[in-house]
Amino acid sequence: MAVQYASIIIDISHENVDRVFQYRIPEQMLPDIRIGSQVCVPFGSGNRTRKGYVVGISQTAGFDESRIKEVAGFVTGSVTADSRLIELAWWMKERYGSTMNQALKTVLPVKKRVRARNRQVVETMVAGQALSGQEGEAAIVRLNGQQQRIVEEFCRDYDEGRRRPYLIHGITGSGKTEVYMEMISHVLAGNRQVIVLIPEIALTYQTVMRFFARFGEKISVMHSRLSAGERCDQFERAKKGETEIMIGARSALFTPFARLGLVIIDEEHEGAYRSEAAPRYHAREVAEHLTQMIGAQLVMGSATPSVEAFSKAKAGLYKLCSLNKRASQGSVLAATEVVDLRKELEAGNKSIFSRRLKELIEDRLEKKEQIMLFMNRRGYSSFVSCRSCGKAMKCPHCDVSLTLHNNGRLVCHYCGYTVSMPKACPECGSGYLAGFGVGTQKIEEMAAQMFPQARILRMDLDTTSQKRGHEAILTAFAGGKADLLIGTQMIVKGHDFPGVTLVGILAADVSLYAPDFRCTERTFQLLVQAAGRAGRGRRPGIAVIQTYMPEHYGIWTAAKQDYETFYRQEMGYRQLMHYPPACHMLQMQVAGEDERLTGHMMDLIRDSVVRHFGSCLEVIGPVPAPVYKVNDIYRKILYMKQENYDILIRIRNYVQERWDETEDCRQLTIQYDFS
DNA sequence: AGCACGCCGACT
DNA sequence: GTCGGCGTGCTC
Repeated sequence: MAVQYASIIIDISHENVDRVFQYRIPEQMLPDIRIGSQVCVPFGSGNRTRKGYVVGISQTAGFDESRIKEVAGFVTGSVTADSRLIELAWWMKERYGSTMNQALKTVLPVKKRVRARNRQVVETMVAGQALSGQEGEAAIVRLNGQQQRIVEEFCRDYDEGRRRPYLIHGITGSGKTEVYMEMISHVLAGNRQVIVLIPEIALTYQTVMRFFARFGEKISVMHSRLSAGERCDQFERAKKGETEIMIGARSALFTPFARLGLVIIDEEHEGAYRSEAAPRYHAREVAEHLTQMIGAQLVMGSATPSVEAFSKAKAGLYKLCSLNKRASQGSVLAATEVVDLRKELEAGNKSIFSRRLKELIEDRLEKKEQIMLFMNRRGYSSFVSCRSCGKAMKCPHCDVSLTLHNNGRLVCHYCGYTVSMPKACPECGSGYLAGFGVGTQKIEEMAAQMFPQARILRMDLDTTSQKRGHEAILTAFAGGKADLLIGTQMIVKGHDFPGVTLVGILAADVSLYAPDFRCTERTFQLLVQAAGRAGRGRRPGIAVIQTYMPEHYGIWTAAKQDYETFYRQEMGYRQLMHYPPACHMLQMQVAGEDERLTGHMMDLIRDSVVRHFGSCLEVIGPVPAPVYKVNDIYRKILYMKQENYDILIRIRNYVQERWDETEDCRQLTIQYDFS
């Protein structure tokens, strides 16, 4: 056989070497080498051995043959990845502007081979047992007419090869999961495999159990707590066809199934689908591309679709399906009441509980029904300031106020810096220091005072940082061990507590004025999801929304659970302001310890971008990031808006090229975010 | 990223 | 005279 050459991406994340290098394939490797193989190659003048990924194999050398070196061997214990994933990595590299190496690292399972295979097998078995002992008949579910119609249409489209993504807009509790499961069954019956994405926080025992009940050992679960070896093992089993469904967070999208037929993204609007590390991809976009690439179907679902997804559905790019009835018998959407806190204040009520909410809480406590109180902790946690000079106690490393905890210590929620409460103001020496605002801890205290008979649980970052804290609190509450659950966003996501008949949203508008174009969308989603926690069982629920801004569309549309109206208003705003999805936007963030240099580089970038692309571009900033300083690092942001995505990519490449050859930039970092 | 080649200052 | 500074440029 003729000599063959492998095109290889070297495992070094730097623009200078972010391209393919050709190596001769030694004869003994020919039978086993393929696209996706991880190999060792001699690299550079010192011929140091480096790892690399094979991204192509060819008969011809596109380079001076005498200078081509030979592949040294396979990386021991490596896993060969599907060539499609390599193709996907290429696309991600281009789309999100990372190096090929970074893209490959996200898409391919990390090297490590099985080490602790037992643990997860045991976990699986325990789950299986717990279930068979519990309710084996959970598998038989009756769908209502709406659910049925969506499933039937899906099956028809699927069988006839029509591959338009589905967006299921289903109110909370409308039984989206049952619809997913029917779809999964259909796809499995056709001998194809399925990936189900769920936001990490919702990836609880509860959710996973439901899938186990239906599909048993065909399922593999991937959560962030798995070690690299365990993840790898899961992927291996999927590739060999030992499992047929992978359920997990964002990264489960890269499961190397040989015959992938369907990808489901539950709670499509969740921010957790956006990756924070380069390539900063969005799982929805990658899933859309992947399914299109291999002819698989994509199904997304949410009670509050992202404006991005819904606009695509409106444009006919997605098929829109609605579920507007609650699935479980007799359950209806919670009635919502909006309480205007300004009037409360006028009436002399300075407590964080409005009169109406207090009355309802007392009523539920009496009836032995459960209550959830929801608090947006960010920006509303208690900070300490000096009554004499007005200075707030701030973190010396970050640009945020310190939060007072009830152990008398001041804590920075960004970097963890902790000091004990000073006796006197460090600015003016006055002894009049006092806390302002209300955090979850404070609410717990106040609730305990006001409702002494109530058994109270609190759930936020502080109570859940211990390994199993999260699960323990939820289980206790679900088991009726408490009457009142107080918490941050984490209590409203995906948990089903049939005993809850009252949900109180204590300060609906704290997230409304965040310096971010998605803040209204986020507030709306939060409110609807929170309200959706009430009345999931037989008894009807009430959701009370306390706000200073009842006339804001983000609040009143949420109170009416009126997604369409919210969407129209929000889309109008995005169009007016040229925000996504009305326009594309590139966000560049430069960060560094040297404040002046950081600002200076950003100014240079702005000037240079304006000079080269200014005529067709809207540039905003640079402005300080919402939290300007974190861990002594200063961060500035530059926004660029353009209808044409490709132009934004060109700008990124242009900036990155210059960045790499600028000496001063080596002590700074730059990050790109496309939307 | 790493490593070599390369052309100017203070040392055995 | 040489040891070594890190600037520039290449890596199949």
